[in-house]
Amino acid sequence: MANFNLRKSDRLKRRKVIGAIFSSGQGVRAFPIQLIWTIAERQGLNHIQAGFTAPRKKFKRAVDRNLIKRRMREAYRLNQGLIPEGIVSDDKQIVVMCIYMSRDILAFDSIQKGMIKALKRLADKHDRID
RNA sequence: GAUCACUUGGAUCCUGUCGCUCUGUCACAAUGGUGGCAGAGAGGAAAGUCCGGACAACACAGAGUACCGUACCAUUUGAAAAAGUGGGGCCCUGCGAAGGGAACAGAAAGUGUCACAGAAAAUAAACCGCCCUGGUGGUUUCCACUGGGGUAAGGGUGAAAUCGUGUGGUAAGAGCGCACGCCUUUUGUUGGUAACAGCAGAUGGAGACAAACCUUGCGGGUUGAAAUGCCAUGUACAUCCCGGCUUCCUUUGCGGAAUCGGAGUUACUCGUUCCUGUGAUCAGGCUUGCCUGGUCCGUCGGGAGGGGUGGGCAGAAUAGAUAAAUGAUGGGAGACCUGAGUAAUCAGGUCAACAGAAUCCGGCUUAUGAGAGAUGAUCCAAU
RNA sequence: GGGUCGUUAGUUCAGUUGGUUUAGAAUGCAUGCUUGACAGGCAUGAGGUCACUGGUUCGAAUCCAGUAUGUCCCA
Repeated sequence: MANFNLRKSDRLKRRKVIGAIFSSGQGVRAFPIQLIWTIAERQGLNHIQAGFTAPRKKFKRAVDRNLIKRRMREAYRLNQGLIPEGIVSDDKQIVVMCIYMSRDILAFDSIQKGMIKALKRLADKHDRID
């Protein structure tokens, strides 16, 4: 049974790790989502930590950014089982930052479609690298 | 009745499933986790940060200056800012009744500015004109030119021209005098709690601008949760530069004093408070135990450039985090829209706009959909 | 969270303190001359709601208030 929880410890919070992702991470794109990911020392129990962001340059209102982040988080929560647990060793974890690329506020369905596509590509690419 | 503008109030409710943040509790685990149960979980503006507080840190005998803010009266609410009600004067519209407006101390303390035009723009002033008068010429009761003087009635300029009308007066004129009126200051008096208004007397006739400087009254200690306190981690009590280490008394005790020096008083001054004020060595001087100068050490104050950390807790809240919690998807009620229908009703759709707490309160300002109410404008219909 | 400063031609800036005079400079743009042609040079010209709204004033880019938007600073 897939895990549908998305708790505080499963979310990306440490400023240093986020900085490392943006400086040395690899990218996967599937409109309207762009994933940037890298491998780091394990912080929580889960094998993957994710963060969500919407650029301020495209959405000036805090309300709009919050809504987009909530919808992306919901899409990730329902589909996080696409990244299997044994993909990394026990002392490592995958850290992912989800960036919203579109200029419009899209409905939940299209965001979820993009999220599924992006997560599949991420798992696929990681297999090949290993 | 429709549309538009403006304004008031208004900001949907119940519930299922999968999830989120926090709190309490129980069980399993064992520093952190998992699960069950119960409870709480965004706004009228949470926004702008324009005000006022709470709270915190630093400072604090006191006085003055500067700086900043503020400015009709009464009353109610309030901790204060501010808001409400009523009133006064001012400005605008209107014949008036009345309606509307604002940021309402002082231009008669002083300084400054007032382009262009105009003679003159502020201790007034003589361009045309008016009047008196000297001279010259002519076609000689008059006219022309020219010199001196008087004059602010009239003209024209301007945003604005130094009280208005009448009358006396005069060569012509003039608040120069007088009458009425307007206004300033001031005294008395009447009404009013007061701002203020009326009346009487005296005094005078003064341009505008204080959202120019400024003056007067009143108020303000400074800085703000990135404040502040604690724990942990880490590093270099290192380096360089500038300045100070005075005088007097003395019972000789590293004692006392100062109008010397330094620090604080967080913009400045006075005042007040507090603090420090050595030793070694070399050279010179003489009054022979003191003075002057240099170097080194020490100490006090100020600064420069480096090195390191950049985690957590409190501040912090019966909403409450720190890349920051409310989302997704159903059902029902209610409201509205569209279509069908004479109607009951049926089908479909939407639940919007502005917008997301970050220490907390009270105001102000700005943004704002549907439906409802008030006011105004236009159009249509009827009378 | 708190504070400071700005907004003027396509661009970068003067002018604002201390109100009235033509809103000016550089660069860019257009046209012409110069060249066989280009670059460069020379000459001429166009281009401005002085961010927006309201107020004070005879008069506002300038003073005052509000709004919008941007820059910088503070641990």
